[in-house]
Amino acid sequence: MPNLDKSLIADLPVFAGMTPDDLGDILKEAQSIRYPKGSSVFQQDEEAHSFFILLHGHLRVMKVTPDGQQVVVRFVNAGDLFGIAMAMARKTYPATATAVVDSLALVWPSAAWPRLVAKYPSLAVNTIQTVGSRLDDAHTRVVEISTQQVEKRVAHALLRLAQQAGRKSEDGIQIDFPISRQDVAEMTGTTLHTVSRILSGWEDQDLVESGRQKITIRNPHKLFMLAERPVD
Amino acid sequence: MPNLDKSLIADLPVFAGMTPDDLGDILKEAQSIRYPKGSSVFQQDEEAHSFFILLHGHLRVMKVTPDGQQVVVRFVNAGDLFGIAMAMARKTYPATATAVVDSLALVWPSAAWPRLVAKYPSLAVNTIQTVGSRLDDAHTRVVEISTQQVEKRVAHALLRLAQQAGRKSEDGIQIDFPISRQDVAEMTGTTLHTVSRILSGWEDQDLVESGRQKITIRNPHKLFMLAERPVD
DNA sequence: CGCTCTCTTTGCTTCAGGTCAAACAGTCTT
DNA sequence: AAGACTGTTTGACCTGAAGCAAAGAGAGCG
Repeated sequence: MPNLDKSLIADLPVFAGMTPDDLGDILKEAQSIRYPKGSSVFQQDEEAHSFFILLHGHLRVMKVTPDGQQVVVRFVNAGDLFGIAMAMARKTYPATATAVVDSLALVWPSAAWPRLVAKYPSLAVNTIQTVGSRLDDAHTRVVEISTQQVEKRVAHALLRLAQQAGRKSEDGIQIDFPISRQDVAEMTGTTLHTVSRILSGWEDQDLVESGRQKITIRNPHKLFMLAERPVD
Repeated sequence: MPNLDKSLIADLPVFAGMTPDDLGDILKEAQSIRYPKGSSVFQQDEEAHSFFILLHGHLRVMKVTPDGQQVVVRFVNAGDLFGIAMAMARKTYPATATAVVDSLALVWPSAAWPRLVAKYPSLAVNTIQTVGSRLDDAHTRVVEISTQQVEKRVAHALLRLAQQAGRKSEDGIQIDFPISRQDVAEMTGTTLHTVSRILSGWEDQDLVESGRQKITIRNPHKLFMLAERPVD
């Protein structure tokens, strides 16, 4: 296998402040792996053998409850560090990651982590920030689910998706990976039926345009107002 | 002020693997501050001037939404590291921390953090674990709120409180700080009325005993079964 | 091309839990 | 010990969203 190109990861926040030599050294321990659409990168409760950086594509991370209900924890986008369970002293992955489109990731064996962190302490410092911002997201989500009603939660979820994985098209911002009503429901703690009704309503108001596994926000500003406006 | 005693913090997970000398060095930069019951340690959106370790007492950490609704993020117990906003590269605290009983904390200026982390890299590594386990908690909470109904959520919340801050008394485990129905409601995404009704119900079954700002779990095992049993 | 699968829409019904309202009971104050 | 708070309980009512059911509609496949 040819050496991986440093430019792949040079601009990522996790590697902020590293020299090209450092990056080369870190990359030496990684391999890149393709994950075809639908395939799983790791499974909940599986031994945390590796950690990853997504180079290309999108993953859905979800948790399954003992009684089989699913909750989408987040979507992983290009550039994101993920599967760092062992950095948090976990033996297993707390969730399942599945490719929603053909994806490509850099993969390090978990065993490399302590070694890399010892050699490059800024890696740990940057990782605290990554994990911290995820903690923030999770808290925001708790606050939202606890205090807002479904329509506003769905609006927020869509706006967030648009920001993280939106692709501008001529008539709005489209989520650039296939996403179902069920997915949105699992992100917002509701049911696909309710999401479908809400999207239908928005479609009538020309707020969004949506079809099979596809959502385009036609009027982000109006959607934002809807998401933020007080219940009055 | 006399030097702070190393034994105060020697056993805390954040300082795992440090020598007594290291601890002394780290403590040099801290002061200890008393927070009387009801006083606030820091406020949401306030500049993150300090970070803390709680030596004694209990704090309630909560977020307030723009429209004034409150959500309890967590309770801080003795030994916990908290207020580490700046380690996550935040300029301000994301929530408000208030003493629910007279409390005592070690306080470092935020500016000390980069210095300490540079000198003691294991601090960063341990902090990842701390933040990681909080991320886990937050995700667990998202999953619970999204999938379980109120009674089970309240049961889980009480069991968690009992584990973190339970004091064994002759007839059960008592939460060892004053906690109101409103608090429990804000932990579980419901209303104080609903919590009151649920606790009344449990009282009738001798599952708990509760009064003004006080909750004792008389039958933890039965409560656990209630929390875990499928809806059938 | 037509069959099958999976995703989506929509109507109808139900109900958990929120809202509103009022009374009640510890605790603290003076 | 009377009054004022603050937290708790309970009843009556209402509604947002879940559950159930069934029909539609793209997309992929043989």
